[in-house]
Amino acid sequence: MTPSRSSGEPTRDAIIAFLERCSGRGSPPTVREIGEAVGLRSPASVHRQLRTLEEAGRITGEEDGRSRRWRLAGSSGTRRRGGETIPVVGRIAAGEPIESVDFQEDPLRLSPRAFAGSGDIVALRVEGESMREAGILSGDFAIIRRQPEVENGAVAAVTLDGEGTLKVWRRTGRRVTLEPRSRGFEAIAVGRRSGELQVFGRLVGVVRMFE
Amino acid sequence: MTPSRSSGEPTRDAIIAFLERCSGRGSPPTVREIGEAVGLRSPASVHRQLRTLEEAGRITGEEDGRSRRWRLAGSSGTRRRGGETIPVVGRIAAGEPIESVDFQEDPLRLSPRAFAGSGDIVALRVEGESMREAGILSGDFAIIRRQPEVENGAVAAVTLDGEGTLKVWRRTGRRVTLEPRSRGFEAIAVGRRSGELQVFGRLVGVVRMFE
DNA sequence: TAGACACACGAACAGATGTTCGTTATGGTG
DNA sequence: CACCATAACGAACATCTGTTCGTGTGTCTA
Repeated sequence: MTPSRSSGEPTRDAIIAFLERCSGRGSPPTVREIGEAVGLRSPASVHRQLRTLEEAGRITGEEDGRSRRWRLAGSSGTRRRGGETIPVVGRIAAGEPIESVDFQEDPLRLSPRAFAGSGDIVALRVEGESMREAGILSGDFAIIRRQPEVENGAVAAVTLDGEGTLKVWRRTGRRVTLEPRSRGFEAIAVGRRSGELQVFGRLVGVVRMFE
Repeated sequence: MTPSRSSGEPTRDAIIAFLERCSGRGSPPTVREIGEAVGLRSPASVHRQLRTLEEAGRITGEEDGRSRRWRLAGSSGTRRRGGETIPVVGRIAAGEPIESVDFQEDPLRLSPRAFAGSGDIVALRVEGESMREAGILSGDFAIIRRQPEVENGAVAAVTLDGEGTLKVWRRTGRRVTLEPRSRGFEAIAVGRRSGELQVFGRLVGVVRMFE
């Protein structure tokens, strides 16, 4: 609820990253889609950052008022090498955060639309056996739709004290309970203090490849 | 002013041509932009032709009502060409054969090449909890490359006495052993008599989708 | 010739989308 | 502390955009 008042730089970086991911897709996102992807709830907030980014020359826009007008400054038109792909942006492993900038892995040659009608779809490489009970093995790819809030009962990818995991999101009133997908672990009740708990997105699929 | 009443075919071809021209640009055109390009003054006329083209499979659209949603079929949008989807040809369930002719399910919008370099890739819907130990849950899709023989140690989709399952294929000399992926079941040693054991293909992937 | 059909038009509607405005909260600075 | 800049919010607002409806006008066919 309480908006964070820090530098705003990370927000802008997230916008750039999202636009990068979108540049592989058919059309640029709307202002509200950007907001949903980076966790801004008001289109006004997004618009403000877009203006700032435009002044800095990092993005460009078509005519005023036109829909889906914002693009990365460098990318003219659509890149489409070998169809649509899902970027692998990090991994889920015990004791590690979810996303890392220097994480490098080939994107999955799967259409993001196969897993969700719309939204910002990314993949995370699963490492470790902590989610075996949920049918998620080490080496699998967790397909995540990035979003700041998760529906009740859905599986959320969260960063909890700097460690990324998948938990069932259960909200009762103001209290959030994270139920594990493995037996032998108990549920965790947490407040929504920033820094401690951060929602990364919602699990929309799992992909395993052999060989 | 007087609308021309000819076949309408040239109009549709013009729309296709315009969409082709647009596909290099950043975002698809609006309905009105299409109309201006091909000489239709009413968005209704354009919309009508777009519907026709969609039914003919020449173009595809995103969700209803979304802006700039129309694209050429086969361009970066939803790839619906035969090579870009995986057909769901049957299911794996206790007591049932694998493939059935009258089985009807939408094909997976995933590139077969994502799972295997080449070959005949199909999907089977998994039903039942018999393969939970292998991280395969009810409702998952087993991605299978059809082949009559399976490499040693790989997971094979086989029909055994009319029932389809996934087993680890182990051949020692002339004898074939099928190891189950679930605990509590013992390995089965079988001869290669036709009718009793039939190899369907090799498991190359697993896909799970939520919602 | 009458009717069915395809094609186009213009108007209107509903929802999506970009944009602006006023307000609140936080952190830094004199 | 008072003051200011930044960042975000929610609520409008105006326009863009997809969609539908009713109507008219040609072509084809029985």
